[in-house]
Amino acid sequence: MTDTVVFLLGKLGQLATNRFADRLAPLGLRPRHCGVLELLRVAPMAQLDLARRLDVAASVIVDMLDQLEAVGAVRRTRDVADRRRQLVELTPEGESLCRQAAHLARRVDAELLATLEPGHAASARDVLGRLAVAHGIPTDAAAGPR
Amino acid sequence: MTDTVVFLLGKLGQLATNRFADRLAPLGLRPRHCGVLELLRVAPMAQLDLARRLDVAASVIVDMLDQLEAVGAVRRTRDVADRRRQLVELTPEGESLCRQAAHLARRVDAELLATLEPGHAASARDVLGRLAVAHGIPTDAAAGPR
DNA sequence: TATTGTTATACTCTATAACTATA
DNA sequence: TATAGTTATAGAGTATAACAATA
Repeated sequence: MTDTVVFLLGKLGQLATNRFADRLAPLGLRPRHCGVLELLRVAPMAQLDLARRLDVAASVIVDMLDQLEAVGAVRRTRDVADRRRQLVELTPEGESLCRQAAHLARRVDAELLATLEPGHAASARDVLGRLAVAHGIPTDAAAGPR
Repeated sequence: MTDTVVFLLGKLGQLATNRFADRLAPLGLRPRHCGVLELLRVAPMAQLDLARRLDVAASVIVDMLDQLEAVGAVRRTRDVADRRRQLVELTPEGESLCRQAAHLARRVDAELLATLEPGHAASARDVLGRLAVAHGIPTDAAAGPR
């Protein structure tokens, strides 16, 4: 049973996420913040729009934005047209943190794939991308232009 | 950044584990119990040996065994030679639950890979197995004879 | 003293419901 | 009444330290 795809994905996902979390910690970021930063890098967005795009609960967005605001990565501004809404935008500091996080992610990738032959590493990227698409996980490629 | 291996492994691992957890729930099991059951299927073992083999804290083992005892899957018996130790063994009910869990795991595997072409599905199994070995995740193959 | 198992504590992540203020 | 955001609460997972019994 421990050689099934579901079991291996679970273990490897946990291992990869823990390692990424360790690298992000000095930046004051956590892995789940990265999806938020990347969406906001394209355009400012209301909180519930973020929640829908990331498929998480509204209360989780509030918490994450509190943390991102604390490190100066985002700014919330009341929408003058509809005063219920907060428009969330990336600060210059947030842009910088997003770039640094992306760099760290690529470094962790290299480590995770380090012992694989180049062909197997390429195969890993390919098949994980296919699985993500198959299960509706939004990726950069699916999100549109950079 | 959301198209990195570390990010995709994290998301897919979470998705796979959640789906597996839903399927296991009617059995009174959780995904993390499966590693315990599979080790005990080979031979009874003391609790700290389980902890070392599974690389989890001793207190986590206590908690998991409490849950597995509650569903009748395992039995703890005091070691007469060293009365500090508890020998943990699988009950016939535990054997049955282990087989049912393995069946469910293979079903979830089939679903996860359903939309992939056979070649890509085989590639997924291959590359996840290689990554597991590379990072010291114990699998059936590494654990010895069945 | 060291080891086995247990309990207590705490922190993260996730999910839900109740609440406010605006519309 | 419906929506945007917030707060409170609870559950699972994980990690550490303190503790009792035994060696």
